[in-house]
Amino acid sequence: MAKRADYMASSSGSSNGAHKRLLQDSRSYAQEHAKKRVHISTRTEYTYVPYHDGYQWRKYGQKMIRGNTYPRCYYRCTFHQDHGCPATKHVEQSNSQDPPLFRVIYTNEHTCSSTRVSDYMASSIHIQQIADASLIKAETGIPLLTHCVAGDGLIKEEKDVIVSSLLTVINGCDVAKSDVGHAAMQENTPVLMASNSYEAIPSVSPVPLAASDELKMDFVEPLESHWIEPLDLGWFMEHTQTG
DNA sequence: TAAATTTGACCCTC
DNA sequence: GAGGGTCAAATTTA
Repeated sequence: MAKRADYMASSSGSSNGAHKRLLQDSRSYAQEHAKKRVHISTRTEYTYVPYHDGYQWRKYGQKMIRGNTYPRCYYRCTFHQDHGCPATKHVEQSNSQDPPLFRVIYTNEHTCSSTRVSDYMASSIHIQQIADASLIKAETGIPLLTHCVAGDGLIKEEKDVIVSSLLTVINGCDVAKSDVGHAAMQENTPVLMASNSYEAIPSVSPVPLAASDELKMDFVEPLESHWIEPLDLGWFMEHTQTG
């Protein structure tokens, strides 16, 4: 990276020969760097609260992606410089509902310490699996109803809603038990929630959600409006305890 | 005044 | 050459 930075800094005032050498250096450095990229883990998540995952992020870029209505925002761990934490994430709004659903792509794991977030990530994967299983169960149980309404597209949207809802509620419960969440509730701090416009996307981590009845109701409505069979919570609880 | 965000430019890959 | 990802100077915010 230092070599690339040198190139960037000196390219404007260099002669043609020096410029070409620096360009070659820069490219060979990039190729060498690419060879060293052995294992990069990525994980995609759908959520209504893309900025609430327990980590501190710093925005380093935003770009309109071809074919997308909304821009993609690029975030890096705040401790990228201090501790060399390689974690990054990309956030993009995936629909225009209210509240909008966001797709979050996490790249690399955090090397800065935070146990609570590890639990959250584990929950995320677990919930994804549960939602998948739940949908298969619902689909085999009422295939005609599900397919007559909206086809396979609905299944995916349904899954997104279920995953996001469970994560939000569970994470809200988790945070509510923590000091931070408790303090936020005591202060009656408003929850930051992005509106339909991408311009409203906050670039800071929002106040943790408290698990309230009102919050849960927000996620019941879209399920009912699509004529989807209510989630089998008894089965969910059993699966969670035994799994 | 330091830290965070914005945004245009640049580099790399396909 | 197009498109995605990143950099870094300028600007904003706390």
